Amino acid sequence: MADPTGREGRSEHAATIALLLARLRQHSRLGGNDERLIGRLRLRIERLRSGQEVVRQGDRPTMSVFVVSGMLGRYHTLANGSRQYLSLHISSDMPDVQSLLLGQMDHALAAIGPARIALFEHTQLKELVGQSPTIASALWRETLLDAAIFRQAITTNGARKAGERVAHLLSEQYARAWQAGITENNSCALPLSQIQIGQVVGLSVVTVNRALQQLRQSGCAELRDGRLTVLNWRKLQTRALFDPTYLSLDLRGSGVHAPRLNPRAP
Amino acid sequence: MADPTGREGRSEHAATIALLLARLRQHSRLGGNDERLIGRLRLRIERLRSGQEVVRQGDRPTMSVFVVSGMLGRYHTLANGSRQYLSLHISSDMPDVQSLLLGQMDHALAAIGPARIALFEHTQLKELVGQSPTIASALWRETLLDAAIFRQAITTNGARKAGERVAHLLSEQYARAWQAGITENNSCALPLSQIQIGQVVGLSVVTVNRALQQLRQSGCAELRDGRLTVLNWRKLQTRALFDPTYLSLDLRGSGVHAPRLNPRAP
DNA sequence: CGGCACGTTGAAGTGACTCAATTCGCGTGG
DNA sequence: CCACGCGAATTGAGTCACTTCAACGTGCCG
Repeated sequence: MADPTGREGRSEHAATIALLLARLRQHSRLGGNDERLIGRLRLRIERLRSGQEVVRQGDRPTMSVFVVSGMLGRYHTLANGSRQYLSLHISSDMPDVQSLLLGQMDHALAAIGPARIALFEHTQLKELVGQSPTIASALWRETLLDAAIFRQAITTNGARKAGERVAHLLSEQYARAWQAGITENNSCALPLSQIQIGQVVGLSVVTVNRALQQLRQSGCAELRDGRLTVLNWRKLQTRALFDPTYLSLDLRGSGVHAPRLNPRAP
Repeated sequence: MADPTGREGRSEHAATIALLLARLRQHSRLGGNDERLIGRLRLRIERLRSGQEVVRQGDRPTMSVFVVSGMLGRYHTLANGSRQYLSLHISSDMPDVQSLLLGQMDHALAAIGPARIALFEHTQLKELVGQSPTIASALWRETLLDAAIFRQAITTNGARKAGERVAHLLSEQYARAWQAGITENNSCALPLSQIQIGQVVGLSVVTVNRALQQLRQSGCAELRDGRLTVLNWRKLQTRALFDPTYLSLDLRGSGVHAPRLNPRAP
């Protein structure tokens, strides 16, 4: 974990780059030169304590973040002080590529539980993007996947009821963790307090608590000690109205199934 | 309006390209060559009748859409048949640049009221993006602005109450119309039925109706015959908890003010 | 004229919120 | 070692905002 030797720094860099490459390769075909360029990126690893803000609402960041381990979240803070989480990010996510092209942050980014991140200079990334259209597209695609997740959140908060919202959150987090390769025996890390879950899906703690109990008692899923265990995927998915299409994932082997949908024309 | 001569087609093309260039120039600095490349784009103008779907959930589009006039909306259709609008688009928006890089559509795109759009082949746009990093960034930035609007929608549906939601929708639509240069005397087109407003902000028609009456009676804003009139910006903004930062607009002269926010650390 | 979509209004029902109290685990200071 | 404070989870109960149901007016169109 720690890095007393200084030699560890090298392998930490290598490991992070490998993680980044693996992520981009999941949706984009990188050429040998692209990989070389990415391999040469300078980065700074940073450890975050729980709750620590990386970027604040109103900031104009000069670096972009890559999540190495742990969980980060983005959120709005309203004029009345209330907080709304916009997205959750796990290992190999890039929570604010957008700051590369947008000026002022309209939201904050903070650690949820202890986390490790890598920081990349914007100047460097801009250069990279200018040199390789392939890499540019890959990063662009990252932001588009992000947007797809945002869209689901709009629907979750706007059209689903309490139980469905919580179930959908759990489904999505599990599916994404599965893709990131950090699930173990139908379980994954989910270091959210019930209060925070409420701030994600727009519910009060009390309602979240009851929804979780409901999911537990019906044998769908269980959340305990910051860890989510999925007991019955099919059931959970149904309750959540979860359709993983939007994640553009390869879910073969995950136990997740893509249901047929049933559109109408009102 | 109509194009009986065939010569009108030429100027329609020119006008559309001009609209597109003006839009991109609002946030990106294009070089002479960039503008030339864009000027050479082939496009197809299409008229849409109210409600007509341009892209369906599940499709794999081969073209991207640019809104010339009227309004389009994107929406999810849930397994239970209910509809949730994700975003609304007006003149000079590009509602699905994302389909350029993402495969399957997770949502549909349709006209809200009669509209005119321009269609651009993906192959063509991909070539363009490969030729000019500047244009690539400009389009990328478009999708990022889109995402910023999505984020606000998450917060609207998750953390605001009924009155605020409707007020926020009206605020945002007016501000965006102002930027697009299609406001007249504190009013702009907003061809949404109250049912649709409900599907945007996650409320029942009845509640929407009462929220609108409230806004009308308090002298904030008025929505009638598909047209929004803003009676008192400051008041409307306050009720909406509307902070226009996320639109990255130049709002000087619009009457919109950016309030200071008041963050905390719960 | 009849049908239909939309806006409006009243009233009843309920899901989620607020308020409040209890428990538990954990870290701190006496 | 234990009392204490604190954050988080849990539970019960009362309240309210929003939903659902239902009816009616209006304007538009075939």
